[in-house]
Amino acid sequence: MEDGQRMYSQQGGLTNMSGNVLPQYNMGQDEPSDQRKQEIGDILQQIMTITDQSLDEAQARCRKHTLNCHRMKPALFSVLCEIKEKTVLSIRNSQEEEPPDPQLMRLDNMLIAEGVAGPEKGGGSSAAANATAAASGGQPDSAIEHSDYRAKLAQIRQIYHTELEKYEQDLDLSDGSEIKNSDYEAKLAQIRQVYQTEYGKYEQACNEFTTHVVNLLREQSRTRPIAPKEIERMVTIIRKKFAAIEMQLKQSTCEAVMILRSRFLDARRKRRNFSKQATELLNEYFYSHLSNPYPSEEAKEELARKCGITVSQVSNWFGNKRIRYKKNITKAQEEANVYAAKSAAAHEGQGAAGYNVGGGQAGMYMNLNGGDNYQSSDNSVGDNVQNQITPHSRSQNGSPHDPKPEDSTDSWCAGAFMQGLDGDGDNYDGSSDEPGLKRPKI
DNA sequence: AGACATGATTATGC
DNA sequence: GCATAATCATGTCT
Repeated sequence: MEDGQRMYSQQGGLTNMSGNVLPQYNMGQDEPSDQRKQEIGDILQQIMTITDQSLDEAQARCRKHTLNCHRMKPALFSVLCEIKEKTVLSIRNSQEEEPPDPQLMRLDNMLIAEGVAGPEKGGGSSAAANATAAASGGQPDSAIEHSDYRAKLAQIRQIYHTELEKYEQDLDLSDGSEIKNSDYEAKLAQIRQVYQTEYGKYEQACNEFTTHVVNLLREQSRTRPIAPKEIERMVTIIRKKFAAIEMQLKQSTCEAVMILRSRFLDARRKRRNFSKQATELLNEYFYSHLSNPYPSEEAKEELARKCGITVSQVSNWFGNKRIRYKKNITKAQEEANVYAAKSAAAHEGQGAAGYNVGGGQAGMYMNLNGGDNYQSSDNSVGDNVQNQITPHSRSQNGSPHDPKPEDSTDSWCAGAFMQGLDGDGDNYDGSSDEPGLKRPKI
């Protein structure tokens, strides 16, 4: 570096990096001998070249030590600081605090709303903080070169990107044709898990890197005019750089959640009719238990298994069936008779083995809306019509919800009375306390 | 295309 | 938490 040589040779003044003369700082006021000039020149030479030297070698340390102990060092150092103070001021002033990125805020809000980045993420961040503290505590004096920073940053990026790929593969919702409730929750939990792991890694990497830089700058500030404010500035610059990665992570997570949500919503919006066989089974159960068409949890499970649908679908089905049966009872009764006939045919000669309708014969007798008798036009099943009122209530079997036990003559369907007696009593056991399948509110 | 059927969701009550 | 009633949204039939 020849600039260093030239600096002191011009009329005893100093030049700054741009070569301007700074005449005020004349160090050698008393007898500026050639030897003294030479000494100053050596020091400046060392100062000017020190940043090009390796900092973490023992040799460099030794040199630094020599330099620091030099009697002229403090004076020269203060000069450097003063020059820097003047030249850097404008830069510093331009570094205003920026408001938080609105997009990042949006992403944060969404992640919190989806429960992915809950407020209780303390585990991850504190772990990261601990790790950082450990890392920085372990090697407080370590200083790595500029190229090392780049290498490390590149490495962090690399790790991040490979992790991101893994993450996206794991969360691949490709075949998403049919997502069940449990799948949705599992996937969401998975997203949360991955996000928090990644965020922890990110925080750790960021903190570690920042600590390294701060340590290095502190170390260098002993020989270079680096003000604490500049270190702060550097930290914010690093944070900004890392913020891009943070944004990417959050964005990917949000996308994953959105995809999951839309897939799930599609899946549940899409109504697929149950198979004919399933409907048949459900109807059989319904009409055979017409006196009390409230299957127990066990019965629902059984039906769900047989029909290849979920328990909540069975519940939906029965809910719909009951209400629609009541609404259109005439038609429903015809249907009932059809099923009763089927039952009769299927269990011919076996008495009431199959259905819980009275007598094993097609015995659905209903009183419509307080007296309108329905008599099936189908003789094969409707020849036993009576206006029999059968007080069969679910209160007898302890079912938790007894819909309408208004009086002893009532049934589940006010006004529609049937004779369907529970012959074998297998339909209500009252042990239906299992928590129902709840789908997530979306 | 429109009507009807049907599974799912929502609001409300107990 | 379940049942009901109303309603939505889609499937299916004509």
